[in-house]
Amino acid sequence: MDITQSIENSVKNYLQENYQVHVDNFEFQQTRKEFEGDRTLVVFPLLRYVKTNPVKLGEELGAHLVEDLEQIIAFNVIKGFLNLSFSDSFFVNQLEEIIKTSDFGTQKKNEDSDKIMVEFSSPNTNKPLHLGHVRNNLLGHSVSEILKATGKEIFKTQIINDRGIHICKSMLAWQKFGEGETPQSTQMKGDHFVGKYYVIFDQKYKEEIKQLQEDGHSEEEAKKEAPLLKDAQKLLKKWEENDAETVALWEKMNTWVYKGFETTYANLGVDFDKNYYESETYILGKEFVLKGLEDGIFYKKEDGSIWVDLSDEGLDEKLLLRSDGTSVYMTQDIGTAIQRVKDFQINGLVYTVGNEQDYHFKVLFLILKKLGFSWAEHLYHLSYGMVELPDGKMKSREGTVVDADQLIEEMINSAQEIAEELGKIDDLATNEKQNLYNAIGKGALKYFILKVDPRKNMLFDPKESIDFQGNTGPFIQYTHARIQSLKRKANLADLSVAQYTSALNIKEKDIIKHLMKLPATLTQAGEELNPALICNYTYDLVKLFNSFYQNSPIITKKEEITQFRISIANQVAKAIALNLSLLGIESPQRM
RNA sequence: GGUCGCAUAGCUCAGCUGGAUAGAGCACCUGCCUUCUAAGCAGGCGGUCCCAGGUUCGAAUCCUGGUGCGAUCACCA
Repeated sequence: MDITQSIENSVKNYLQENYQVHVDNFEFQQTRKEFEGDRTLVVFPLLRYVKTNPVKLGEELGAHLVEDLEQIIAFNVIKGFLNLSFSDSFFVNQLEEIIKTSDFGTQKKNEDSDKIMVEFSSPNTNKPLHLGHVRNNLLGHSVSEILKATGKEIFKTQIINDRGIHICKSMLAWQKFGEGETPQSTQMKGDHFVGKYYVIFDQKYKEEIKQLQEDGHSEEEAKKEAPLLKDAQKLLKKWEENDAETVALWEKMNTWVYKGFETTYANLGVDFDKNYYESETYILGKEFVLKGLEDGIFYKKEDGSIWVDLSDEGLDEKLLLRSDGTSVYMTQDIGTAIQRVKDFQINGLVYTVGNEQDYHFKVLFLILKKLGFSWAEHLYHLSYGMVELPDGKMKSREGTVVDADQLIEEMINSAQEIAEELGKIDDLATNEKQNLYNAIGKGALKYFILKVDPRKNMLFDPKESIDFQGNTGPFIQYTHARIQSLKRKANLADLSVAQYTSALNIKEKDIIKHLMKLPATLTQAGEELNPALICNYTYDLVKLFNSFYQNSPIITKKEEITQFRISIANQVAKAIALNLSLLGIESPQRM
């Protein structure tokens, strides 16, 4: 039985017998490091049931627990806090338990596992991915891995926003100004190539607006009447009419972009089980809206448009179908959700989408509930904050974006520079070195982004490059590599032995205590869809281990001690490797 | 203007459902490579937890009001 549970039962019985009170809720916390002890029972809340002085009650309970439970060997009371100390054998037993448990901390999936779809990335096909997408992708991927580790079956998906006026802008600009050049002829990555024409469109469009304004039109008029915009709208119309030439051009340019995305995804280490394309899904949803209208859930305005009234829920009215009968964003999201449940028999769906769409998803989920879908209870919007630059938000059209490919490359280069300076891996083959620079550079980037609470906005300053020291990915990777080196040096036959007869030192206990918290941490990270919890946990673990490492020799002349310490080190390394893998980060053997 | 979110050290961030003297990293300053990898360790400096009330044994945490910043409120997606 869990030790906290044992303590709780023991205290419960004691209070029942001696005070005739029944208490169900006890408050425990880990003992702060300033005080002696391993776990603390907060006595204050008990005073409601037992009218006495907190110190007196603490002393009483402490004495009782030492008597009653063999794992507890000492106690002290400070104010209303009862600090309990556990025996060495308790910790050794815990460590043995951890060693015996394969894939400690994780849960296996079975037939009853929830099937959950995680949507993330969902790019537009008119420009390359930037830092905002990087946060999205890393979160989506990491949350998927965390959910898998908590026993869920996961389907990863993205919806590719491949249709609309923005694509037509790139198409048009390429037609008019491209002179037939291609990604091949210019040696450009396809997404960057198409993105270039999106920018060209915007420049030329602005020139036209300026010209029109000089000719006496108002700004508003100029924006609407610019020939380029009109042409782009015409192109969209042709696309919608399935005009062969337009569709062929659209397909050609999208193919270029997809090729570019593939490279970036591979570079980030993310992948998808299925892609949905908006060009296919934008027609979905209409039938359900009409059905909802029949059932009286929605209503029709005089002009024929269909709306839902959410004022009872404190929200507004929302358009679901235009007066001309065509769909809006909400319509297709309704349809797409239903489609996905049908495609994969899922009973949960996580949307990794920025917090600017909080309102949209609140409305979407409400509508699906109103339509009576039972699975609508299990829709989650993983609403993450924006990545801000020192001078504000990123804007693609204004060129104030941090390009994903470029950023990754810079990180790898920095990793290389640092590694070469340190010179610890000079003996490795060139491709091994390159793999390491890759792992470390990306480790730094991924950890940097994932360690902050997803819900919060975060700041990225391109001038101050991402650190490789302190609370960083490389710091954690380094500790892992160092433990691997220890294992090689110690060269023990069996790492699963953890008997110990000497007294444990405080750092050993701290590490075991922390390892014991791994399963709960993963569970919580899964429930909250929050990879930052994994980062924090791992960082704390690594700090504890490093302190141990620097202050006590691991490999000693006494075989028993070496065996025990290497076993601890090995479990730490396993926990690091597991957690980093949940973050999409590699754990190098050397560095 | 309505709604939602955020505000903690010079900077970037932790701080779980209220608990002990509010923690890390970076930056700055000391010390530690002749025993296991110094991308490390040990320590120092640094706080009006935005402001004002309230709830109670106890508030950075919960409630109310205010201030500041951000997002959102399209027959765009």
